[in-house]
Amino acid sequence: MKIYNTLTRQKEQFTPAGDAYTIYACGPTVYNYIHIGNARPLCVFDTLRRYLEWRGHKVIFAQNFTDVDDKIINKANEEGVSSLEISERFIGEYWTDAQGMNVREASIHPKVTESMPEIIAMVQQLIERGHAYESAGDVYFSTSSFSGYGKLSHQPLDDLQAGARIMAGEQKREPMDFALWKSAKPGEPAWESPWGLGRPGWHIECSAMTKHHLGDTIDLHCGGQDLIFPHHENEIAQSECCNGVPFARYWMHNGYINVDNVKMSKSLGNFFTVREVAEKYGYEPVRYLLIAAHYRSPLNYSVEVIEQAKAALQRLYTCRDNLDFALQNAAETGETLDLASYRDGFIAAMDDDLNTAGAMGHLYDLVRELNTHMNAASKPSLQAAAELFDELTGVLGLLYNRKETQADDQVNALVAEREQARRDKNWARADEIRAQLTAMGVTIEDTPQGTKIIHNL
RNA sequence: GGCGCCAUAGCCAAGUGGUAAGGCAGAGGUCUGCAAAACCUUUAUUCCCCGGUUCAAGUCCGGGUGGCGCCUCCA
Repeated sequence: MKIYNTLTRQKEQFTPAGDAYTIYACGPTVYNYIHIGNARPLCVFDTLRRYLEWRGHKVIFAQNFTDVDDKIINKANEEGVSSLEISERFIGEYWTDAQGMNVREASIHPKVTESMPEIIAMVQQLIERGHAYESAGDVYFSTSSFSGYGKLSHQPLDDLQAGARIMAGEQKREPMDFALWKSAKPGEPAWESPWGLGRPGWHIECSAMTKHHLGDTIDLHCGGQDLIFPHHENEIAQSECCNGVPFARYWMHNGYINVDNVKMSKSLGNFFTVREVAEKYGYEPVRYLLIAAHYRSPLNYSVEVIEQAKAALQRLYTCRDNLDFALQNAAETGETLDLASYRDGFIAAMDDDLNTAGAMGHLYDLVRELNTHMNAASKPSLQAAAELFDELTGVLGLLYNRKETQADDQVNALVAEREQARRDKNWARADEIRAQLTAMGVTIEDTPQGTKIIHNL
C-alpha cells in the first residue's frame, strides 16, 4: 500500500524492513477521559493495523501510556490522591472506551513507570555522545548538536529558535533545548538516577520505549498532527543521536477534530469526551464517524454529524440482518453474485493512503448489490457475500455489536406470538407486539417467507 | 514573520487530466392489514472566484477570496 509520509511529504510505497511491520503510536496521557480528538488516531491506526493483517502481513503494534506527567501530577494534587492512583484509574477508563470503539489491544502497551531503566540508559548515552548535558540536576538535549533537527516539521532550527524563550527555572543553554530529565520537586513522583532524584521529560519516554520494544529503526511512527512539533521532532533527535540510525522509516499523522471549525482541545475546553457521546449515541457511531473521512482531513464534530453516522451505520446492520434472513430461505441454486469488484475496489482504496472513505463507498456499493439481488441469489453465493461483508466491515472495525438472532429467545417468542395474532387477524395485538419489539430495539418486516428481524443500533 | 492545510449538493464526504463514488436528510414508488418498517428510484449541466496550459481541468499552473493549523501543553 501507499501512505503519505510526513517526513517526505509524499505518498510512498509502504513496505516493512523486516518480516513484520513495526508500528509505534503515541498513546494517551492518562489524566482524564479521552475525547473525540484523542479517539481519532486510535480508530484510524487500529484500522490500518487491521487492514495490514487482513492483507496477510504481520504487525507488531506498540502504543504507550504516558503515566508520568505534569498534568497527572496536577490532577492528583487537585484530588489529594497519588499520581499512580490517577493514572491507573484513567488507564482503566481508557480500556472501557477503547473496547467500546472496538480498538484492539496493541501488541505491547508500555508505560513510563515501567520503563525507567531504559529511559535512564538512553539519557546517559546521549550525554556520553555529547548530545545532552546536565545542568543543576536537569538534563537537556542540545538541539544544535543534531544537524537533522527540524526535518520532520520542515522548519530550520534557526526559525524555531527565533520564537522560543527560556522560561524561568529552566537551566538550558539554548531556547530550543528540551528536558530529558527533570530534577524532583517536593511532592512529585521521582526516581533515582545518576543526576539525582527526578523524572523523565516528556519526549524521551517514547524514544526509549520504542527502542526497547521495537528496535532502533521502526517502520512506522504515527500520531496526531499536533505531535509533529515538538514531540516527534524531539523523538527523532533523541533516537537518531543515540542509535546512529534512522528512527522511523515512515511517519503518519492524522488531522484534527474541530468544533465549529476550531480545533478540539482540552485547553480550549471545546471537547466532547468519548464517554459522553457514547452514552447518548453509542460507541460505534463514534468509530464510524472517525473513519468515514480520510484520516488527514480535518473533521468537524457536531450533533448532526454523529446522528448521520448512526443512521449510516444502521444501513449496514440492516443489510447484514437481511442477508441472514435471505440465507435462511435461500435455495442451493440461483443467481451468482459477482463480488470481486467490490473487494478489489475496497482494497484499491485502502491501498491508497488508507482511504477509508473511498473504501466505504465500495462497501455501500456491495450493500446495494446485495439488497437488490439477495432474494434471488443461490445459497453458496450468499454465503460468500456474507463472508466478504464480514471481512470488509471487520477490517474497518465495524458491525461488532451484531446480536445473534437465534440466541434472542424473548424476541423469537414475541415474533411467534405476533405471527399467530396476524393469522387470527388480531391487528391490535400484532401492533402491540410490534411496538414492544421496537422498544426492545428490534424492527420487524412481514414477508411471505416469515418475519424478518432487524436489530437497531 | 516562518512552515503548512482546506474550500465538491440542504448536511457529511470520495475523487488517479477523460465527462461528478458513497452516506444522511428530502421527494416519488414497491410491498403491506390503513400504518410502521424495509427496499427501489430520484436528487450537483457542475466542484469558492478570475485567468492560464490542454483536444479535454474538480483534478495541473498563476493570482485572488474565505476558513483553519503548527511554530507554547495538546491526538
